[in-house]
Amino acid sequence: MSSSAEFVNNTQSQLYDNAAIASAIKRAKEICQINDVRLTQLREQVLVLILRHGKPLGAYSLMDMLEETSDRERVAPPTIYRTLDFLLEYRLIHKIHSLNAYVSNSNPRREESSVILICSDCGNAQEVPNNTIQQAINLSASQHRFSVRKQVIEITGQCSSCKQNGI
Amino acid sequence: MSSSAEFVNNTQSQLYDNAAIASAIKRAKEICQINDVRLTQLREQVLVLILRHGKPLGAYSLMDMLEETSDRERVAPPTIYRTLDFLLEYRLIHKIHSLNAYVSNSNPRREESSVILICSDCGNAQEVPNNTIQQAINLSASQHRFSVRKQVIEITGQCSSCKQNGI
DNA sequence: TCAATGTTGTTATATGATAACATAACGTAT
DNA sequence: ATACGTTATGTTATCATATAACAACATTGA
Repeated sequence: MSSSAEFVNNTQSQLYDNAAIASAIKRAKEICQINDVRLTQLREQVLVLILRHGKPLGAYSLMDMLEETSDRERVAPPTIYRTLDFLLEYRLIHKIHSLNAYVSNSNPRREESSVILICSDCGNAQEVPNNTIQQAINLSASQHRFSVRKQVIEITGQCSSCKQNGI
Repeated sequence: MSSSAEFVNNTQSQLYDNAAIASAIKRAKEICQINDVRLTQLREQVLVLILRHGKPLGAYSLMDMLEETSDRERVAPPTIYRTLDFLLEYRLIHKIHSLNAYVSNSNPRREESSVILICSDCGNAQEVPNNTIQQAINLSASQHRFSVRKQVIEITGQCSSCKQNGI
């Protein structure tokens, strides 16, 4: 898979323009400061790539993009995975397991884990609030005396704009 | 990861005894007949391995187990993946994306996709009915004018028996 | 039997992820 | 400023997951 070649409507999603990216980076720096960790150049570059791209990105695509867009030598897999782990730990990004790919977290401070709508036509992944779903899951889990530690909720289908465009 | 070496309580789950396996295979054959496809020896062997094991199994573990338990030569990755794809297509098994592993589907005829509780202590994966969760997801999706095609709902945590055993 | 289709085999390789250890950068106390 | 401990990144190797492309074999029905 070279980036997102399999998608019909492969437009840049532009959820994040430059201003939005700047603001997301500012917020990320605050979060790092609070936790007494550093948003290094590498971490920031990777986060910007993920924010700018908008769509879920695989680790190896990120390695390619880093090489292209920075004057840095190509980083090796352990480097990118450590960086992704860092960003995941502070909830600056999400991992989408059904795609083995990573997207930005629109609200890193919210503890609650999120529900993600993935459009299989355009490739965009959208986080949606999940109060009701969360409640239903908690209820179901407690009925089975199951203690929830982590949850993955990924819905794949067609998004509204692809539906409109009749793809 | 060699099979499920990371689990503390690595007991055989035995959800499926021989009778239950026979009945699951019978049902699988019916489903194949209805759909005018064949449950070949290979497909049946793989399904039996998954049923018997009870816990989620990776593709390469299945390759190992096939080699050990049948008089067949070791099959290559494409063979096992094609077989898994077939079993997935007719919903005889589920893929657990957060583990890259496969488990049997306790009710292949039900269209509705399932919620899976994965115990990170014993490694068991349990399907649970999900009417309420399903409703909540459908509502949320429709609010975003999103057409659901597929969903992945995987909850990781501690199951009731591991809680009781104080692991 | 022959052809069409479906299934499995084979080889190679892409993609995803981690282990183990080496080096570099950073922050701080002296 | 420098030496030290800590954190971050680099390097090499390897494991794990998955697919592409094509070859061979099996099954079915005309």
